[in-house]
Amino acid sequence: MLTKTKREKEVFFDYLKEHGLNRTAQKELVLDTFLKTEGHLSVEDTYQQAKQKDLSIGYVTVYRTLKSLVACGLAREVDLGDGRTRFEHFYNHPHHHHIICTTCKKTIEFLSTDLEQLQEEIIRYYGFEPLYHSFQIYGTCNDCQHKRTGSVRRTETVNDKVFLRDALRIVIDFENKGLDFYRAAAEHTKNASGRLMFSKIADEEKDHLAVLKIKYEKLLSRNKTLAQEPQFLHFNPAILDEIFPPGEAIPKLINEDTNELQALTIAIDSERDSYEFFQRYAERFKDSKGKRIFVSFTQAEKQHLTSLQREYERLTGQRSAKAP
Amino acid sequence: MLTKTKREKEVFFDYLKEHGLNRTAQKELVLDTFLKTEGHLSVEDTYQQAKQKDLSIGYVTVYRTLKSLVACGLAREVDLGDGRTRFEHFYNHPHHHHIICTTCKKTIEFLSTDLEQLQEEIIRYYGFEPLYHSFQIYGTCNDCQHKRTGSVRRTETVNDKVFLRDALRIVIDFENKGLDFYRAAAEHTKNASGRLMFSKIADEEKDHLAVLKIKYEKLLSRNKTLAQEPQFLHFNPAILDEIFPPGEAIPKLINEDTNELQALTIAIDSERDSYEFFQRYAERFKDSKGKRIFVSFTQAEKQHLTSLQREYERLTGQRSAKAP
DNA sequence: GTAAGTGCAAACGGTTTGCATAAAG
DNA sequence: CTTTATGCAAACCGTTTGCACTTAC
Repeated sequence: MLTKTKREKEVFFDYLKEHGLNRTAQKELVLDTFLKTEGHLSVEDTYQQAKQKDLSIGYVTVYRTLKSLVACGLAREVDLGDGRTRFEHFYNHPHHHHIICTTCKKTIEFLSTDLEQLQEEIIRYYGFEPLYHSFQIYGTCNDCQHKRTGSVRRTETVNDKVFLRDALRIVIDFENKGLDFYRAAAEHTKNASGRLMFSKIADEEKDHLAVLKIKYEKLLSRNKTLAQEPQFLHFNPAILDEIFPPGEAIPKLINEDTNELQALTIAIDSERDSYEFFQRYAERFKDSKGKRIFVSFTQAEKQHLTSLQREYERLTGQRSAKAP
Repeated sequence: MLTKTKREKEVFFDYLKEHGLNRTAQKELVLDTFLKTEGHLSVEDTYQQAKQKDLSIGYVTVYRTLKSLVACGLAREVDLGDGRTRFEHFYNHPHHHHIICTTCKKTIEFLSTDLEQLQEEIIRYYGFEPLYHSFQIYGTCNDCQHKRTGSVRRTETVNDKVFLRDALRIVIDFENKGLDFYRAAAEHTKNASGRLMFSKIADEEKDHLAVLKIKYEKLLSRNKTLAQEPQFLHFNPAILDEIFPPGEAIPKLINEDTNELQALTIAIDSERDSYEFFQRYAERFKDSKGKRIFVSFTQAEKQHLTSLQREYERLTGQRSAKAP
């Protein structure tokens, strides 16, 4: 925990130094209180928590320190519609929106890159220079709809584990879809060399998938509550069918003559699309640990793409600039 | 104006009667003040305006009456981030979101059905029963970016004219795209009867388009400022290419043998898709004058579709249940 | 020692309520 | 003549500031 919040503390203390502000015990206490709580803290919340460690601390000090946390980029003010300003982690935390249960006040954080892109298109249409946007959905959560009052889940801000889990899920979705596609393609390919190429790529996909699944299972088993955490990252699954055509579309792509080079070209196209999807997806995140996770997956996709392109060059015997 | 606000007044007075509340001069004054202003009124704004007609009216009365307007469904409270609650028209006004210029406080209202759909998908994913959602984008408007302080445009809530204009624009976009498609299809069709069918449909499309364009021009010429009003309705233009394949895709659809029946089938498919798009689009609106406008366009599309289907039945000489 | 911080109390600003009086039905 | 509305003042509540005293550097 200490190492995790170390950089945040540095950010704050650097900010103080740069602005000629003093480092005091009260400020450190508020900072610690904020850092150790992964939720949406109001001034009152923070004050109550801080008072348990220092009876003499004042409400105003908490208030002013929280404002400094915003100023130095560690925190972000968020309006959840209950009339009080709440402070949530901002530093290294991905941008997101909130779904708020009006009954039990539980909040779910989520990020949809499609939503982000859409709002960006709209604002660009009007010639606005966007500063920030806020999107809240109010409704009744599943538990409250069924009057299950028992499950009082703490509403936490999303953490890196959830981000990693969701990133893995997305990548696994892609690899699964890819595997299905290459297998089906192999089956439909009459040409022996083409069929071999498809099944070779399917095997690579299977290996990669196995590695990812182990990673995923390890992550879940190390974090017992992680499986229950709501999904944070969203994407439009229609993209999967665009990149890896579903079974019924395969006969249109593949015919008697699909040879190894053509199979490779088809695979390179799909892998390039996947890679570009991940790259675009990652672009939408502010710099954060989550982004770095995602970028690392992007790198893996890139490597696979590159190795297929090498294979293509090897087969055509030329380092052609026209390599697909 | 009187006739326009008549129904709104009825709504309010009915609400009063139903709840055993008295009809007073003050309430009527606040109602009139609200109805005649097509903007985002704060309690203070409304109070100041009302006081010009009745010096003795109290702030609290205004406050309480505005709350009643919300209760009876005429108004909606909206938070534009400046710390005060604003009231905007809700009755017969389409649901929308706000883009707010943080410099000049100008607001632009917009509606994107793609955005609505996306948010609905996300909330359904989490098992939430949505109540309402708020989406604000804060930024710097075009004028303020270029320091053009001169244009102090009143920020009005969107009105039926804008809605009608945007609905017309969308329909015209569709008809234009359709016309292009049928013309290109006619050109590419070698079979004489198929070619004739495509150009017949293109002519129908052209006629319809001409009617719409006249409607559009008339609307703009009757409302001099309408052309400058920002666009309210948005849709993803990619759908156009899906419904009416662009030029380069036409050779895949049409070959030497495309006869009149096949041409008709292709047209019926496209027209059905258009009709369904409009229907889905209209579904996203709350009941409003705008919705009725849109539904009337939908009806026109439906009629065109039906007439094509009749033609199909006539040609095949059967009222087949399998008619496409 | 000087600049900044703290904690109290008090102010602020938008919202809401209590209450005596006025008006509606 | 009962019920509801009005308008004033005052309370509320989260936020913010003024100020005398304290602490950091």
